[in-house]
Amino acid sequence: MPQAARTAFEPRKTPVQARSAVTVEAISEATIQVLLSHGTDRLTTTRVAERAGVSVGTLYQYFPNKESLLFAVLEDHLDRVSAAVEAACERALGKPLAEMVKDVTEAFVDAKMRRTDISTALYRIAADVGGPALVERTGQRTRKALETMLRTAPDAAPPDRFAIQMMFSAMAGATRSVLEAGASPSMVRQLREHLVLLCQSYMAAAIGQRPPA
Amino acid sequence: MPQAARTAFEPRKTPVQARSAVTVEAISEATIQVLLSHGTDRLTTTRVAERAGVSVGTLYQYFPNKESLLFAVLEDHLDRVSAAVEAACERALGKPLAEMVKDVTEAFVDAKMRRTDISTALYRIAADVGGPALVERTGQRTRKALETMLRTAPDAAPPDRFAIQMMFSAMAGATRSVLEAGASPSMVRQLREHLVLLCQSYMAAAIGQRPPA
Amino acid sequence: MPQAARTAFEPRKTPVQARSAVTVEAISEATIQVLLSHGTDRLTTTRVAERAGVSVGTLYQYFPNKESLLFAVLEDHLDRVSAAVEAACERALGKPLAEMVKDVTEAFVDAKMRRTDISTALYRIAADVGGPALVERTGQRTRKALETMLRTAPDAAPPDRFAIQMMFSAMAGATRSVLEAGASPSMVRQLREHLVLLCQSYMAAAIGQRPPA
Amino acid sequence: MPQAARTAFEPRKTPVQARSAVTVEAISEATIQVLLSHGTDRLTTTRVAERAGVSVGTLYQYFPNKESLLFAVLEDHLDRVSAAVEAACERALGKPLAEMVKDVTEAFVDAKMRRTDISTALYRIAADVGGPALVERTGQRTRKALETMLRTAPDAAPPDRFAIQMMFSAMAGATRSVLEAGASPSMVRQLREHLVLLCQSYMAAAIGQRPPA
DNA sequence: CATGAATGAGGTTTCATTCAT
DNA sequence: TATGAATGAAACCTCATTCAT
Repeated sequence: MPQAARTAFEPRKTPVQARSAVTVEAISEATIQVLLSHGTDRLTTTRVAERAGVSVGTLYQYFPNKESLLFAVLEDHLDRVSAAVEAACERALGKPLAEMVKDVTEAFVDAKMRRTDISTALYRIAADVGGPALVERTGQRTRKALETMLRTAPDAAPPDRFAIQMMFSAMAGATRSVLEAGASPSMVRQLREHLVLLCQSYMAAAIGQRPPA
Repeated sequence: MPQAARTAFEPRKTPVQARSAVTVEAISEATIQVLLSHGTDRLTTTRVAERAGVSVGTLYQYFPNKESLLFAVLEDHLDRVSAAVEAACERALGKPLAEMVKDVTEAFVDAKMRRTDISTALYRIAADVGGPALVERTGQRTRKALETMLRTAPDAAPPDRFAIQMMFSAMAGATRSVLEAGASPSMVRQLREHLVLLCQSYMAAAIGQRPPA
Repeated sequence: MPQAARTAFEPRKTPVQARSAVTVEAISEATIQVLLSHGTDRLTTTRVAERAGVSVGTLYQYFPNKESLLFAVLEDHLDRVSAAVEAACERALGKPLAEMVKDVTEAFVDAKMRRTDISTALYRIAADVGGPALVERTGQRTRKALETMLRTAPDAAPPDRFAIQMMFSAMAGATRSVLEAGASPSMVRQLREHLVLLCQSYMAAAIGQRPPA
Repeated sequence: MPQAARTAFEPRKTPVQARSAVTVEAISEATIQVLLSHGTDRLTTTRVAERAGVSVGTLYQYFPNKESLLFAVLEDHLDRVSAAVEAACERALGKPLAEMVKDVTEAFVDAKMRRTDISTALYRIAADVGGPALVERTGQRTRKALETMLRTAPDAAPPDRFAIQMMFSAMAGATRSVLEAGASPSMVRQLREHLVLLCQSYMAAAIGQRPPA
């Protein structure tokens, strides 16, 4: 999104009718599939529509343009992951630091790994079409939830923002690495464990010492 | 790059002559600039050539197709970063674990930040055109160097591969996050410090206890 | 309309019922509005229906296709103007030449200016969709009325057809010029006066001398 | 041109090379032909290119979009006609009013009739794509030339602007009428004569009486 | 009768790549 | 070797029209 003002990324019509909802879902799913099987620049609206079993015209009735389609799919995914982490944050309020970090980290990994195909596919578009902005926006929400949670840790100093950004981006980076390497079950298992360790030890070092009152 | 056989990504001719080298360099630089100012899908060979001050025809004499151009630029960057880290590894052989990690982490950050524009621009293409494969290939080289180095740490157990992957991908993720947030000098400074802390604490936790001989 | 056989330009059903008439009227009016606000090639059947407050389906129940819609609107307008001029002709039978011309010219200008928006909008489609043919057909009717009238002028020779065509097309041209320039009230006033003068002097010169009996 | 700001109507590159000039000319000519044989909305850029014997890509190298193509063709025609009238104006400086009007009127008719196909074809697009604005702009130029000329008539009062607009638009209307009726040689002959008469008698009536000094 | 979702042919435009100069 | 005009496949997107509800 370098120069042009991005507008009209929103879906064109809210799918109120049942059939519409199905159609929109099919299109989103088809987008993932085409992304994975054809790559970013072989992703054409025609191909997506074809794969979704609808006509191009129908696709354009729900998404004003190609970008909005990719944007919507990306947003959906990020929202889902973000929601999972936020929910974990809420549940972990007041727990000891190490436990908090464990819960949240595992929630993140699990959310990302629920549909490895989607997660992998979306890396291909996250760098375009306002992706970075969207990632940043969602990330901010998540980091805010993390901060709120961490403030309630009985055994930790109030966290500074940068530490949280570090932890979260490290989580994202490590997870991405595993996903792009194929995300075999055994790797995912190792990721879960090591990532918890990584975050715990970093957090302990960064904010673990509650200053004497 | 799932389906298509990747061939002929190599530059067409090795720039033995001085003028050629200058031209290739100009084209590479122009690619970065266009990437930043126009975005991925506004990057056209004509525009790159124009910006580089040469004709399209000339561009095609050094790069067989558009993909090879992007690939070359990405490869160049990754090689440079990898070389910097490998050099740091070599220099840190035999040092204590914490020192090793510090040197290497800082070398990585510094290499990435030497040209923030390039680093940022390349995220846009790293997900396409065989990017992940290239990233993986280069990453492997770097991890091998890290492993070799870590084996010589007097105060650490032999590292397992996964821990190294974790550390390296966390470094990459955190750095990316800062770059995409604008990479202001103060953020970069914080990144350097926190990333050292993050890697040190993780490594200490993961392999820091040298087992009694 | 050179090559395609024009068929089915007529409205699909005669609006016998009151509701139908209202609907048809709304659609016609909407067509004008869309024509003015969006231009010829942004005029879509959907947009017209939307503006008329009906669904596309309904539109297609009264007009078999887009062309017939434009055609009907144009025909309606031309008929109205033609009827006004013909009425003036009838009222002027037997009057002196100058008076005849005055009455008729003013009737024409007034008819055209009653809805400047419509008159202006229709210039945009009059050149397409069988427009010229329709204009010619209606013009013929008007010219016949003019001829019949002029034959009853006590102070003029029998008019030749070409002179009548000249006068009428000059009237049309001058009026169009004013309409496309915005048709401000003061311009319209001037147009009325000058056009009378123009037609009177031309007619006097062309057929004003009644040959000695 | 209702709502959008019209920019970039200018041809994309000035045809400096000989071959380019030929290509541009071929495209313009093809536009006319397609306009006549297929009508306004069957005029597609592909068809024009095909008819011109070039590829679409080539067309788009000289015209940034379809509108600019139509605009250029229209402008070219209007400029040609305007130039002819202006030249006649210059030659008629200082002559008596009737002679002036005769010369100018005939120059206009002749210019319009030199290529009846072009004149006819262009009526189809003159109402779109900024046509009215262009017509107005060119008309203004012509009217200025007429005014300058008329001021030098020894036997006429200084003309008022509106009278000139009337005369010019009447000329245009009458000529259009003949062109759209087929413009047979005999009709054209009659047009020349009658139009001279019409303009002369109107002008004599409107400004013919030089006020006593 | 009215609705408006679905269709898909077809239009405009771009851009990677070639090749004659 | 360098150039850049020409190519044309293919992408995005619109919109007239139909028909199941």
